[in-house]
Amino acid sequence: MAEKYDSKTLDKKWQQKWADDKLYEVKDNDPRPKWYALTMFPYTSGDLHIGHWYNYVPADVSARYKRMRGFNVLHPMGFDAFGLPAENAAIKRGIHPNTWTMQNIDNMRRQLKSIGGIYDWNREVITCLPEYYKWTQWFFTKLFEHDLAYHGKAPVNWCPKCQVVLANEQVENGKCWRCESEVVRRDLEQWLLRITRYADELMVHEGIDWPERIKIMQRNWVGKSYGTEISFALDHPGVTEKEIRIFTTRPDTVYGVTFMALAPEHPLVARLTTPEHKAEVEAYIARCRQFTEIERLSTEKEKDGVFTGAYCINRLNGKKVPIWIADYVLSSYGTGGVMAVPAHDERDFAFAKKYNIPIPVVISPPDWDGKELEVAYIEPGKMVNSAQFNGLPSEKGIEAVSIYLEEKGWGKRTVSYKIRDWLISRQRYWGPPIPMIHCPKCGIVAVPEKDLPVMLPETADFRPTGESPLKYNEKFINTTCPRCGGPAKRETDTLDGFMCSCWYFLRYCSPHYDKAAFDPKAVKHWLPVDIYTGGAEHAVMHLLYTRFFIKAIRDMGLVDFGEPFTKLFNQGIIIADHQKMSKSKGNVVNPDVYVSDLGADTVRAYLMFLGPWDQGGEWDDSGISGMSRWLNRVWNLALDEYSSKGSGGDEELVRLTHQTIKKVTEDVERLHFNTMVAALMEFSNYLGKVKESGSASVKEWKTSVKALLLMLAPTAPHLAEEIWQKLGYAYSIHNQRWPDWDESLTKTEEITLVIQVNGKLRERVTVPASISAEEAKKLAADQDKVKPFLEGKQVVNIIYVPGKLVNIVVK
RNA sequence: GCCGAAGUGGCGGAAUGGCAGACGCGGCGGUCUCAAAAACCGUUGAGGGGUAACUCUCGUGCCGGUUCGAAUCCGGCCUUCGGCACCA
Repeated sequence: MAEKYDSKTLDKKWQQKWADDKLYEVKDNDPRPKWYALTMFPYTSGDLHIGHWYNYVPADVSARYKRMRGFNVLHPMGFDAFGLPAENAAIKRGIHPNTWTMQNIDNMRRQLKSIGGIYDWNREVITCLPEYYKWTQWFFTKLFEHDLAYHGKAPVNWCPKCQVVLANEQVENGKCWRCESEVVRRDLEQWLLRITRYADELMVHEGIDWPERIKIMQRNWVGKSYGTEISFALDHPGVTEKEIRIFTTRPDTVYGVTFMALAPEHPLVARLTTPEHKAEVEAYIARCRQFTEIERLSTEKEKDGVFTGAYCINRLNGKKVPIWIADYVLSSYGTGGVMAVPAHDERDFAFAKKYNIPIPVVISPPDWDGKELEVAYIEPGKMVNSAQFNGLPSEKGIEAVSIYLEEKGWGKRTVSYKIRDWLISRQRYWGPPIPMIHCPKCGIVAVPEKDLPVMLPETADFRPTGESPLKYNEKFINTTCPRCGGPAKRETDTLDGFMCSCWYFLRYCSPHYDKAAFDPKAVKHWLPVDIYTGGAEHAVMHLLYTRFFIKAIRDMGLVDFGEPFTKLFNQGIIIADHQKMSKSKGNVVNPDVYVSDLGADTVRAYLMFLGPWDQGGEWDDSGISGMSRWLNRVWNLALDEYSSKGSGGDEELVRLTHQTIKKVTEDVERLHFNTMVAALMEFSNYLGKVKESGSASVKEWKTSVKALLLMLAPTAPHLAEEIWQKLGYAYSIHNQRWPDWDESLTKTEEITLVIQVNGKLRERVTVPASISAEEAKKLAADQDKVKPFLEGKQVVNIIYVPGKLVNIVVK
């Protein structure tokens, strides 16, 4: 009997040796083809739960497999280290965000090392270190230089008592979570990135292999719609503008307009409102401000609004159209105003009903009786009450009306997008300071590269209001203008953490390079990323931001590709108690316990065996002992003395070995790890039987065990390495080639032919693989178990699927 | 409301037009043991018939369709999960 399998000592022993030997060190100048396997780096929340392992283990297995297939694999790891939780910890517990974050990193790095991954820790990237955020800031100045970053007004949640911006989560029932003052919507000066400039390109996912649903989510988020901008004539005392322009996708309904609806924030509102409506309008606007954006946009909320007292003219029919303001109109979409056609739009319909505004039909439903509509009719139909367009199908009318408007100069076809510019400034401490200087003479000036990074001051006075301590740090604020040398003030906002994660995968390529954000040679070598794995929750945040960022720096000539991630794979989520794991819910499952109990390999294999990787599921450890048992069996199987009693079983053993190599290779290529592990189990079960009977020669036995170990190496790296060494093979198993299979050896000379009658299984016979169709059909009808089902029936057809089955169809 | 994914034994799941339930957990029976645990071996979808080897019927959320043949393809519905949600 071989020595017992002891996972604990093996984990430590090999992790130490691999580190000492720099086994997983990645070099750029390596003749092998490159493979960049990226996995989303963790946020430094404190500790990794089992869900993180579910993300990282299969990614590591896949990367290890590629390594064994002869690729020079870059599979790096780092930490997304800037963000709000660090600052909240500071406010709550008086611990400095930097201390909190770096402690968390130490713990998480320890955990990550216990997985036994192939991370090259020399390439670790931490976004909150000055050597990293220097370049995050540098990128920001580049974006500013290229007019992709700008300072402008954006609506935010504002607490007037605390004098602070609140995140949506910090607003409870319209009140500040700290002081319970009424929260107000306010337009504040913010920094934004012009992601909208890339809207069209972001909708296209050409040449990249991404999950369909992520592509759909991104396209919906960008939300491109084709429509027409229509000018309504305006003649209002004291207003210089002679028109109101609106965007519509339904110009065919323009003859049914019975009111205009402007967003409360629309710039014309104040000037259009007549004196007798002023009080009402102002009260309404004030009330709107009390809603958060989320509440205001809720479909639950009843649509309401007020009349301004002003009118404009529908140029197509000369009708006078009352101008209302309504909070269902968004100031940030289209032109901030809509032409309301209540008969053919659900929202306008509800509004018109409430305020008794007429609802004339201009698109006739198929069997319309001329009566008033009960609900808005939004489907296509025939145009009616629309002057020269009457009788035209509405789909055609869209174009016809648009062309007419263009001819008259009353409108033009255009496109509109749902996506907004990316609000990137945060009134917070724990982020990269936005490297901008406000000079009273020169205006906004970027901090030049030589003065970067703009260091985050260490001493910080954290206020219970959640305000950025930077705002009150005189030493930080006061500076000189890089252009005129005069006194100036620093920007005190910091950058959104998502800006840091836009380029971390570039930094991995040359993490210690100090002349630029990255060494262009290294990035040219490694990028784009061959496979990116991570959660789908980033579909319209990180993944969209990053695509924008890369396209932007491509256009600056910094990189020569526009899509950073060639293939994207979203793993599923491990849940506990039917919900996502999170500290606040207290349902996090700590992997450390399992690792110290059962060893990393068991936990690795178990996570992969749970089910399809993209599916995730409820965490349940009831089966993990089975995985432990299996690895034990493999240990004994490989290390116990094998005594052969002949070579009669060689043929079958060789065949099963090659079949398994084929199956396992195909599964790992497709990231089907659960069936890959199952195939390895089946194979080892079979080897157990061979060992029992001694039916194969020692030579074939050894070859098969070797193949099993090589295929097991990515999944159970410690166990495989130990057995490999004990069997006397050369260190390290992880530098070996993945086994190949010979297709001809996977085939059998005899096959099992399935015989069906009317599609129902009736018999199985073993026949030579070379059997002809005629023979097979004849044989099938001759079977004793088949005959009774043919008796008294007429055979109408016989289907033969070569190598598989015969189906006799009877009547 | 709209978009997307998924529904298979007691449980996780396998099979994506051809033997439903691979592999594992759990259960049951056994070996070992004074006994138990561990380990190992056998068995395990439901229902029926047979002393038995065995054998038949039903069965992949529900209803219908296509096909020689459907878990798999098509249409309709139900349920669960994820995303978006007044975008004119």
